[in-house]
Amino acid sequence: MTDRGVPYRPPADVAEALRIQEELRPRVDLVGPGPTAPATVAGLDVAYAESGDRLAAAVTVLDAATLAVVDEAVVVSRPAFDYVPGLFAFRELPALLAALDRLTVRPDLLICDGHGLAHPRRFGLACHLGLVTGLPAVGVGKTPLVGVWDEPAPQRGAWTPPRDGGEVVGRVLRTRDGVKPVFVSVGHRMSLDNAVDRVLALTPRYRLPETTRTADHLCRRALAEAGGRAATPAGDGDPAASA
DNA sequence: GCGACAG
DNA sequence: ATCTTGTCGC
Repeated sequence: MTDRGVPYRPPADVAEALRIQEELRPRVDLVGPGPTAPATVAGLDVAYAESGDRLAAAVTVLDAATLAVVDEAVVVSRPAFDYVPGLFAFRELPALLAALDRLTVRPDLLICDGHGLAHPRRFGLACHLGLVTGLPAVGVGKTPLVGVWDEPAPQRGAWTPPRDGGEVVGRVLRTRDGVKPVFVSVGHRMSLDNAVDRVLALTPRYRLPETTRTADHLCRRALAEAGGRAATPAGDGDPAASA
């Protein structure tokens, strides 16, 4: 699932992580437009143990029409990098990629728990994940990272453009009437319009996409069941061994 | 210089 | 991310 894009390179330090982002940023496909009727859509999320030394990364694949889960995978591992705003992807990517490799179907679209272009260097988790998998990807953040915007109208579907350094980096989108908006941005091989349409199709009932919700449930469950035991054997090694 | 800062 | 008590609403 992860062998059709650019190879993932684990950074040794912050300086290298910044170099990798600057190097990969130009390779993001900003045109898309991406699938308007995907057969399957994947959600990715990570849960952490309170000690902070362990995490569970989950991927769930949903039938885009029925929103039923048709495949899923979860990996228990360790954070691969310290948490640094803007370098967040390096923390979770190795475990997420390991989970993706355990899927039996290759999804048509990735819905990431974090931002895509709405990032200081226009290369958030969704861009990185899209590039490494070669799959269309969308970022859906629950809280902002960059940008200024006006409050969207209270109705589902209402949106305003968040601007950072003069450019529009995504959309502040109301997915349900009267709830806090989410922050949608392009990850890879998707247009912003299509990204918003796909997110609205995935939010028939709750604020967050069903993909994110099912993945969230799965990784929390896996973390609880992992208890105090060892990390998931990850085929060719511990996904966190890179940090 | 100070504060803010995806998860 | 995770920890938290209560509260409002379906």
